[in-house]
Amino acid sequence: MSLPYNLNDKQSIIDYAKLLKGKTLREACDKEILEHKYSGKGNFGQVLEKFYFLYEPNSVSEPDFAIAGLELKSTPLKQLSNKDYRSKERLVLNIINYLEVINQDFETSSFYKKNANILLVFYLHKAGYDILDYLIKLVNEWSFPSTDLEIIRKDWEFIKKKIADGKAHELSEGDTFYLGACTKGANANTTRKQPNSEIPAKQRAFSFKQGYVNHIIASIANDSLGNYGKLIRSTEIAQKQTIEEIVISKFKPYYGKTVQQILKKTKTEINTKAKSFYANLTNVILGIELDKNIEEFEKAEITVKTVRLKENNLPKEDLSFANFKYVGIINEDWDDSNFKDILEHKFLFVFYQFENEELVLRKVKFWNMPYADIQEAEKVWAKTKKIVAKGDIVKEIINGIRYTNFPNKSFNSVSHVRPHAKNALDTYALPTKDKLTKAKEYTKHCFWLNNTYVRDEIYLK
DNA sequence: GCATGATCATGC
DNA sequence: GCATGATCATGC
Repeated sequence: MSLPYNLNDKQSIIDYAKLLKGKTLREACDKEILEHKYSGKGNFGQVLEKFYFLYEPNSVSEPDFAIAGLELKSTPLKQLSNKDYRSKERLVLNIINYLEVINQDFETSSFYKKNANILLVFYLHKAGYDILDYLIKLVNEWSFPSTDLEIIRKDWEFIKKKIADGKAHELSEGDTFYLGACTKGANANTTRKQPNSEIPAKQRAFSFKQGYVNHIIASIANDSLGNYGKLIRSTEIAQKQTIEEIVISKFKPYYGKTVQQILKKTKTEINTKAKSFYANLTNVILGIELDKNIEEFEKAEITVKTVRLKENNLPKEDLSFANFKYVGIINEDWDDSNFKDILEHKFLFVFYQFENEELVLRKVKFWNMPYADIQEAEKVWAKTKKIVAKGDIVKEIINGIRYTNFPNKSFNSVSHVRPHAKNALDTYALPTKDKLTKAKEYTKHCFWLNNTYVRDEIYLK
């Protein structure tokens, strides 16, 4: 059977793909073929390959259209309340073959060969809809912008080195900036052999972080995501320095300086009372205009946390994260949990310290949580889930104050659970009535990082 | 001075 | 109204 496009001609493949725009798979595929061959099984990508491009999905390390050197990828979009499109998830690329990757160079690696030129098909995901009825919104080819390629090359090298060091089982998405090593498999127990350790490692794939995919979407759609400032202004800079080195070199001149001195030295006047003061000060030091987001941070999904240390090095407060929903947490597994997702991000810590009532900039540090500590945090999450599921939240009430069974600081060295709410009446629904109080809802709580952990494992290390 | 529960402030 | 960062209050 002849194909509706020319396998030898990249442009003909792209032109054929672009006919998908504004259509669903049901509309775009041949009706007869769909009716006779589509069993209702398979994901969007498989149906797209089989019933639109008319070839059988494969798992070879060559690009899907080998002669044209084009890899086909489809991935879902979500729509924000302001109607803008964003990526619904990370973009999963090829599986990492732990045994082979350690012998490869980036330029000739299976990763680079397969993904150097990608034909992207973005469709709008709608809960409850058949995959055949998702509307295809964007179609275009894409290849690495030269500046991004430098970051991605370093990410790839980092992942390769960790595997070569026998630490494939400790890989985390927070290890890297744009290119992550995300888990991929039928379930969390899908593992494979790694070269320099007997420990089975979770199967992982190279992937673009969700924040990075959003920028791909914007570049394809010719849309702007908003107002961005860049840390890296040229490919030459990206070749010479990492994001980490650039950020640290900008902060370093201000180490040991008070907030007032920094403001004076940078000749900026910003409202020191504003909630966004520290975020603004970070922008000032990095040379980014105040109303702009930092492009590289957004692509890498870096979470910036400002910590104020007391004179004895202990952070003044524990570090809070977003509240969790009681109904949500009991339906999660650790591997798809919100808390794990947060902890696997890369963080930029900005440390200030009180010196005679004044805050002095101490240092900045890029950090992501080591594997062993993520396992510790899992214990806190697991205990919390169990307590909520059993309706076992309140332990006792003394003088009207409710003491809970949630994991406290002495339970775990990494994290604890505490209220995080407007007041006691600011609540989320409970999946099970609380046994002691009979309450159907409870004050909002969140996971916190212990201030002692922040001091010992992040600031002092 | 710390641990834990409770709450505030700001910006969108 | 909510998310997020920040802070307070009390008892040991």
